[in-house]
Amino acid sequence: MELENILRTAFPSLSEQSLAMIAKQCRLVKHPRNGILFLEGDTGTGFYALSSGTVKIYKTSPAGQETVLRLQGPGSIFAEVILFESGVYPVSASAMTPVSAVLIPREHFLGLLDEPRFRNEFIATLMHKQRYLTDRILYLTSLDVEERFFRFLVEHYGVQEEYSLELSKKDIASAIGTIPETLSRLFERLRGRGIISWKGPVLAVDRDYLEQFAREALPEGFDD
Amino acid sequence: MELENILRTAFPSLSEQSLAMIAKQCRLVKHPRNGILFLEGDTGTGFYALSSGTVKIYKTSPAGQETVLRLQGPGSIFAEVILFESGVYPVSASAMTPVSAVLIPREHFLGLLDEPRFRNEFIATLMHKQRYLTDRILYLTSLDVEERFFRFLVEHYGVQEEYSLELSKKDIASAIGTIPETLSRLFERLRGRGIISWKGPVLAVDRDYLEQFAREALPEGFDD
DNA sequence: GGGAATACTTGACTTAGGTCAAATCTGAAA
DNA sequence: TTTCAGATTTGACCTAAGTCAAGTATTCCC
Repeated sequence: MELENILRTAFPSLSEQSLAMIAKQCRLVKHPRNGILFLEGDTGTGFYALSSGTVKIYKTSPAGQETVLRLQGPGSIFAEVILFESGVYPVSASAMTPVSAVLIPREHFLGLLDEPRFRNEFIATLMHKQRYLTDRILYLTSLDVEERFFRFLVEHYGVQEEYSLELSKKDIASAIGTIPETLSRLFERLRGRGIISWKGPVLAVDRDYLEQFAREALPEGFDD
Repeated sequence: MELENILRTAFPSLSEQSLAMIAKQCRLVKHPRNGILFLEGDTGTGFYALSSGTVKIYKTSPAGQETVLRLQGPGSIFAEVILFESGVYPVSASAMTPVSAVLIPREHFLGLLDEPRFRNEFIATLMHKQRYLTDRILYLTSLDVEERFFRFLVEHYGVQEEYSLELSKKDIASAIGTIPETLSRLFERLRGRGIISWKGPVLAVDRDYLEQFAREALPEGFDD
């Protein structure tokens, strides 16, 4: 069944037996664009494996400003911090596109860590995430908006000539840690320099220029 | 023996048996102030448990700017990412004070994760770190220098009337994500407002003013 | 289609905090 | 003590990017 396939993608090294067992306990959830999966401070009993769509993980500052921590793509898991911490989500998650995901209850999951292969895979995922976050800190604190934008393109879509951005410019702005006005002005400036151009909704980018940002980018399909 | 005690502090729930076993494989390392434990890109075969001193974990941007990710205090472990990733340190670590630490070789450690209690503790540490990093992102991107400074005080020393800062102002500046000039000007401004004053090397802070930053601070002894 | 709500753009303005350079200050080595 | 390097301060200046306020353009619903 579908649910089981989703879990298999998220946890490739989990045994079939455990997979079937845990699948019985899970629930498939769907959210429309802009739907809230959970908010920081909510009490939760499980975490998510994303099947389709893009989920924005973010935190809100005391002053109300929202900071995007990461975007989650299909095949990734998130909110797993809840497994070992207080049971309260420390971040918020909302759907940037229509989303379907599997909600995995906490109690039924912890036992799976007895499987060495699976356990290692799980820990490796955590480590990967930790590295992503440290990179994100550097990204947000020491790159300017232009560089953040191009790296965003490369990280999420790879190096191409043309991009069909399915996210609104507003969402892109927040994903790269800025505001729509600033992004709009950046586009205008880049267009003037002949680096980008719009063919309707499709963005064309000068490949040579883009390439310089492709160096240390993560492989496509933004994470796992 | 000393080495074993350090490990016991870092891994309270590890069995005595495993403790003795792993201790045999470890090595005690010492570094003077400003010594480099390892640099981003170095190949390594183990990770660290800090026994005394303060270690700065940081990354350097392509442009050469250094961003501090976290300060590690006694009892904490770091560079454990190397256990499950490429064997190359993804960050740099240097001693902000004289440091002594235990270097734990990778191969001899992974087996310990078979102990469920220990494994859970280890994963919980990873989760805690992940949360710390997400908080750090918010801290660096949405708080101003003043707020970052006071939160730094509370996070590292708790709420007090007086602080004997053992770090140089230069180091404090980099820990809160700014430069010495800016920190110096902040101090001057706060002194003018009567919020702080210097008694020689000791910093006195208006308690009421400080308290507003104490809300969501982590417990003292900056992490684990 | 008409209109309201969003998304996006544009302009004028502000500002926190960085850069650069020149003094000072201070502690530890000689 | 003298000295020099590093730490700290101070001043002048700059600038990326945010805020606020008006448009203009889309989209979507009735």
